[in-house]
Amino acid sequence: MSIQAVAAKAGVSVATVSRAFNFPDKVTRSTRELVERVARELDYVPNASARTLRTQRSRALGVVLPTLLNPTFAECLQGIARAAIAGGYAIIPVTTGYQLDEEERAVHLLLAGNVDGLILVVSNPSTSAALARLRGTGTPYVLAYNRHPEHPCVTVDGEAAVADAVARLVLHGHRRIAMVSGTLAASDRAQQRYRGYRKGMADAGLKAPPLIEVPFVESAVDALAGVLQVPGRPTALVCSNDLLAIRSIRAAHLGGLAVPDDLSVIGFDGIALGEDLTPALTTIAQPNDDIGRRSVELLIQAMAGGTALQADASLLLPYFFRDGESCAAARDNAND
Amino acid sequence: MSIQAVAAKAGVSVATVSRAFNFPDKVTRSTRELVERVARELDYVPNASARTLRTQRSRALGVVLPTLLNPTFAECLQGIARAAIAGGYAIIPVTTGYQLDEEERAVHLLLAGNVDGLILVVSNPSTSAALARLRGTGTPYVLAYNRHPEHPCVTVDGEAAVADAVARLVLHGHRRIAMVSGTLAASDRAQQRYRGYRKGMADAGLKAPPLIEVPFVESAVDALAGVLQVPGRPTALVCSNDLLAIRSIRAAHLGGLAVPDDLSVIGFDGIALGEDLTPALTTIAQPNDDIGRRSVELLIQAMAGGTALQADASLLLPYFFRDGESCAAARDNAND
DNA sequence: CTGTTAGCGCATTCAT
DNA sequence: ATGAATGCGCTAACAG
Repeated sequence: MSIQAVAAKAGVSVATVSRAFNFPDKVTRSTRELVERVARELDYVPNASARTLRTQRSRALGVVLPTLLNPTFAECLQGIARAAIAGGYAIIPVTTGYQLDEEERAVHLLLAGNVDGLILVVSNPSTSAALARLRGTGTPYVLAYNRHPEHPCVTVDGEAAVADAVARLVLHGHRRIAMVSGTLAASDRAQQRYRGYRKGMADAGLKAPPLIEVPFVESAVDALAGVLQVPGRPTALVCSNDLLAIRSIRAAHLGGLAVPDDLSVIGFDGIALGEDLTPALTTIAQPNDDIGRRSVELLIQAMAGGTALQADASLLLPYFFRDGESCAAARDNAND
Repeated sequence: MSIQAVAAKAGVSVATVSRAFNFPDKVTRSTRELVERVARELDYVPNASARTLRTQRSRALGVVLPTLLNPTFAECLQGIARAAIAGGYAIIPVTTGYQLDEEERAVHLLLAGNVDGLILVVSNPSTSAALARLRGTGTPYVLAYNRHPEHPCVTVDGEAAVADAVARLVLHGHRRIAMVSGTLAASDRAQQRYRGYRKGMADAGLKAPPLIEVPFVESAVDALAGVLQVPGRPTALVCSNDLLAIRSIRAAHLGGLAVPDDLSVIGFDGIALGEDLTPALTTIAQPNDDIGRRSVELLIQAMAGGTALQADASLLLPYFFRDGESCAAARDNAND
């Protein structure tokens, strides 16, 4: 079903059909209605590939994400999708599973697909080969969640946020505060958050115990069990993301510790599900939806201006401390 | 960067470049290597739109899902993605937010995008206008999670599964078993599961209390609070999905009921997160990943054969009862 | 306001 | 084994 067929049946030229669709006011009202009617009768759908080939723009944005199994990114994608539709763009999401070679493959795929722009969450902007390649092509892009002085980024100040969280815990009487994180090397976010943790501890004049690094989420519960059993165990855990926080709570439970009575747990991300849990998750909430939305808006705006997005267009969005039930004041006798 | 440029720089014809990429053995070893080298130097990426236009196939599959905020569908999409890549296909996921007009829009968008096939989760196959339209086009498709005698579907027997779950609860001494569901009208899955609940109750000779229908997840906790406070309240809740189960547990907690001591809760879906919760969620686990994978395999196989997928190709995958901690035997004195 | 036509980048005949 | 030429469906000049 091509434009040709519609033109033939309507008794007009293909150019007229094209105009009727793309510039409705450049054709007579009657012609437009005729074309629309015929098109509907024929179930005509304009061919996106042909249009893209001809116009050299796809009106599609590529989105590169680590995974959709973490609700953080699912929520962000939701925001991206909404904003993209509003701006007349389709989106093509691709997940990388936190793997560098998948990042490259994703960028390659999307570039071949003629996307007009890219939104990506990379593991580390400084070392991402995919990002370097992308930059070379001149295709507009923006990073979400990442933070780097040489790239346009939309994120929150993760370092300040975690320092903040530590300060709150200290205010609640906690002294033995540990941090739980995924592999540091795998993500610049994790690194920032860890820096914030150390800063928060230093500011409070506390000695920071070693980072509890959990390489595989599957083993998180086991890994934590050990740490929570020793004498002088932490009374509070700052987790680098909400999924880790949820698993920390489980580990505590399995170890016979009640949350928050025996152990306070604070997460990072602000996934919606956290509010429905018992105990409701205390967390540093990022505006995941907004991070997506603003990324798209930045990108679309830049593409309209024809200018590639610069690093100084970066946005630092506010984060919020979401009070839940997984944190409480330290008990005086928390020396068990 | 087009095939022309590569041909020119390599001193061969465009046809040769094309062959070097698509039929490496139809070209001399030396020319192939030459072309590959030049292409790499020029950062040449074949243009997907042009290829699609020319070949009339995109090697892309459209995926229509209600939402990615429910991990069930995120997990399924993961399976779809893996299988699609393995089969040499890209995927284009689109979410509908459970809205019928969005279903239509999504199908329209994907058809315009020249997808070679579609995997969709619709609200109700019997009433879906999008599905009717799609069928008319002759584009191969398969439904996931839905179940309908006239369409190719990949899902589990939700009715039997819930009947099963009820039987287990009865075996544990429960008599006052209620079901919690989203809007029945909005999903054929919810309807099937509700049928299974009634069957299970009838088989046990029990009277089924009215369905606890929760139109908006946001109000689930409030809606449940009422039901759980009345005398003769249920001692067990069968929930139509895991997210509802999680909220039911929270509602119980807020109402002063302990799970599973005062109230047993069983979910449906088998989201991975359920295993990390405290109490770990007891649930009827669907093989979400497999539902996605098998859907893709069915589709690809049909497309290879050139035959449109028939309803009799439908797959009914096994479900599993995943034992957690949110269910326990009914207490004798559960009459509070 | 409408029609004619060229060409986007590629795969694929048909020659050689 | 390689090259020349055609057309996929569409939009954007240009002409009328």
